[in-house]
Amino acid sequence: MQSVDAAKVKQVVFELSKDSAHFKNEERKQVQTAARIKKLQEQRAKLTAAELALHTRAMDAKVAALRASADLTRTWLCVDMDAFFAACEELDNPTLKSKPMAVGGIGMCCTANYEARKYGVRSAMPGFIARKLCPELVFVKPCFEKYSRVSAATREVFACYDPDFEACSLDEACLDVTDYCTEHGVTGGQVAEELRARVRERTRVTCSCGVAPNRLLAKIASDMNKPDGQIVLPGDADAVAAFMARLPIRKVPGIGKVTEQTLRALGAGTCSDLLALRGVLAALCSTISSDFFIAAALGVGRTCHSEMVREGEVGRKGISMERTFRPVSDRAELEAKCGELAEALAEDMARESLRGRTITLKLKTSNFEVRTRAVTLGHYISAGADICAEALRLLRMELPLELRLMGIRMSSFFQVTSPPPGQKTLSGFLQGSGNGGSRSPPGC
DNA sequence: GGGTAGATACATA
DNA sequence: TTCCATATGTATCTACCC
Repeated sequence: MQSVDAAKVKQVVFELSKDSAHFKNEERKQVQTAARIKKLQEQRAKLTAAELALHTRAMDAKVAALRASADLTRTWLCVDMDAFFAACEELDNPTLKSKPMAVGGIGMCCTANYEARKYGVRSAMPGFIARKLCPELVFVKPCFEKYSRVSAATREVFACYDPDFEACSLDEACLDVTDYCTEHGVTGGQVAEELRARVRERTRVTCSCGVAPNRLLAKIASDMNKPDGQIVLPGDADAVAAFMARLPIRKVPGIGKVTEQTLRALGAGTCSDLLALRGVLAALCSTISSDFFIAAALGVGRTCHSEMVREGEVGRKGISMERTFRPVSDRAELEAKCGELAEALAEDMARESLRGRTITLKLKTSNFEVRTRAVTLGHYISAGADICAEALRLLRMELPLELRLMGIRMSSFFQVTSPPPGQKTLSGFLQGSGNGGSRSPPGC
């Protein structure tokens, strides 16, 4: 795929952003990150050789245990639809295929088709920047009903290979195809070929697959041969080690922009660096974080499906709604927005028979500074008027403010009725951060 | 000192 | 003309209570 010069794209993005309030806020956050990194480096400098040796030895034991217990006999397949929302739109309007197109609007692009990507247009890019990069870019409004329909069709295919497959999002799923392979005498690679063909036949949308001995590796691999391709990583310890060693840390699900920056400052750019730094990480990070880093660096991930949410249990942890708008400081207007959000959220909650007792109000000022304020009540509520009353109380304590976003989140649920029988609840499937059993780490 | 709540940050799609 | 979203979950730090 021919593409525009990355440096040029960067320059355009910078020129368009540099005077914005958003950019100033990013700079402010960057200062905080830099301060955290500096503190870590100072801590590191103070580490004695003896302390470091102690931590390294402790980590060596963990590494050995992880290596010894790694199960490489399973076959996992991670499916990722190619430019999914854009591809769905092209189904309805094939003329879009030959044009650069983004699903979203001037505020934000959800997805860009491959034609638009040639210009540097990416998902999660503000539309006005995308248009600058590609003046002829066509915007299409998102239509989630459409994407859900196509997604449901892909899931029917997935279920043929693993009835317990994990749907991570509308366009991504993880399957344990070990049993299917055994029963049909096929390899993971063959399953991937067949599944991709069936998905394409059924939906006329292409997807890419990663095949590997665990969920983490399959997920990483699924991104390495896009679009309409696949990568097979054999269940072989040496192959896994070689694959991981060269892998940039940012490719690990759970290591985002900030964690990458932090780890790079400590000297880790690849997973093998991460292993070499194990003693430092153990000394400087929480146990959860350092354990996560070494497991990921070794390519150790989940090999069996996570526990299903049992019937009658509350699957989700929270439900929220937020809206961005033109900066508003008028008190009455802000209170009205609060009421609308509360009502809309109450409707969503009613749909799932949820009652909650923690209300969190989220505010974003016109400077992009985010504040959250929460209360936990002694009783459960679900009515829009009740949610509104609590949210308003929190809001009034913060005013006056000029806001560009308001959101309300409810949590600490009490479920009135059971979910429909046989239906997986959403927990653990919506997010699918897929980092191999342990949870996403924060920075150090 | 452990549990709970609140605030904030980070990550993912 | 338009000028950086939304929904969800997890981790960590701090404060407070018993």
